[in-house]
Amino acid sequence: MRSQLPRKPANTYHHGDLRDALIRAALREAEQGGAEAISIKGLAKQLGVSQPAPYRHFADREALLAAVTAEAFRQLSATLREAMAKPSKQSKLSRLAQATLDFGLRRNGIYRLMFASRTVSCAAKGSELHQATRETFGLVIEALEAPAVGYLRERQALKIWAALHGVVMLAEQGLFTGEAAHATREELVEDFVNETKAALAVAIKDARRRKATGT
Amino acid sequence: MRSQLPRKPANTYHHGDLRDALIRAALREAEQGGAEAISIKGLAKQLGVSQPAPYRHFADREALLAAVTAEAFRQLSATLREAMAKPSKQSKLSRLAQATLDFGLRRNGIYRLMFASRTVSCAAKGSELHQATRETFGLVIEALEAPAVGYLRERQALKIWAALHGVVMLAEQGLFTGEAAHATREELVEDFVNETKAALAVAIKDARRRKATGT
DNA sequence: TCGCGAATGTAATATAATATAACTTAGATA
DNA sequence: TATCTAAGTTATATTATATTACATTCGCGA
Repeated sequence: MRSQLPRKPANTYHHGDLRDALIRAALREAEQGGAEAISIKGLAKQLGVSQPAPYRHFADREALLAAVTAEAFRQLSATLREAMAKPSKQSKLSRLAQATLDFGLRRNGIYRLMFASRTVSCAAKGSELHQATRETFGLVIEALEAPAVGYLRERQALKIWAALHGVVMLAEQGLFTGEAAHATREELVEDFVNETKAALAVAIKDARRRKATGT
Repeated sequence: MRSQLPRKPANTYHHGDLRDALIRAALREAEQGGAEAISIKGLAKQLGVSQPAPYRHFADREALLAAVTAEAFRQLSATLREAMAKPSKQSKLSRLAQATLDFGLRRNGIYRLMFASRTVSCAAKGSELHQATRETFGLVIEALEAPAVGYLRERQALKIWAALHGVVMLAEQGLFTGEAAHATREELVEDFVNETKAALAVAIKDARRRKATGT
């Protein structure tokens, strides 16, 4: 099974859609081995083009990684949106949280590409990647299903988002296996979800009372 | 300022302490650029030995990274121990938490080496690295200053540890800058600390009551 | 539809990194 | 002191990034 990726048809000069094919092939590689598994040379070989061909589409490896990471964020956004949309007894926040955990563990190579590399922090403010990350974070805020009261909502979104990533990170490090496995990752995530809901409810009620009684 | 690291004295054959020097030099490199900045070849040059010399001490790059990561965990442990030891109005947990945040941001390259690479998850169960990570986690449990009641303590330790890493991770990604900067990282960390204390108090009281009244 | 420029490929090559093999040196010890 | 071994060296194979100069084809205006 040597990939059903769109190789360049033999006897042709132009691939046709090399940029896109590179990103998809790179995502496939990252699925297993993270960013380190992405090699320009390897991708070129897979796609049946010469080794320097990718440089027509990406200035360097970093630029490719940025594009791949942006695509990964869009995929995560789509996954989260789907999880939030489907009818369920669980709250939106709970579904988003569990979906994030699931994504982080199942597609860990890609997850690490997104959150454990410096690619995102190097992204310029208006860049494709920066935009993709903001959009994903927007979904977290949305999942809270809370009105915007000052920045309380943003703050709780930051907290649950941070907590989720911490759980993925530690799970991947093996802190949940062996002797320490007396709580499942899913349980911890649900704990964080509930604490977030509680804190949010309190904070919003509080803020409204303060507003009603004058600053 | 081209390093005060122990280069091999000229006219000598043996370096004397190459293994250790490699680890320290590698840590220095990682400080800036993370694991990617660590190059066997580069280190050899810095230390004034031939390029393949490091392979006498480490089977391959991975083995070097594992040793470096273990050392980094020991340094983190030392830092946390120090923070917990010094007299202060803050609780031990709060001091550990803020110290972790500080370490994660100031020495972010090293932090990423420790938590954002697969090195730890690949470490064998009894290995130097595995042991170092367990010891660090032990400090988290210690910082809770709570009695061992079932595995409640371990569970809360996992939660706060996860939350802390999430905050570092998002801070590094820039989620606390710009429009979203309506809560400081330190504030969020303190929130998590307080929630942990509260949850722990409740859980332990609960468990004791259950025990007193029979299962 | 001709032709021309820009986009997209290729071939050749420089540079750097990992890793191994075969050889050398010097420190430790019987 | 003779020799074994740990720790270094030189030489080399392999793989990856990246650049330069050249080739092909696509699309568009005349």
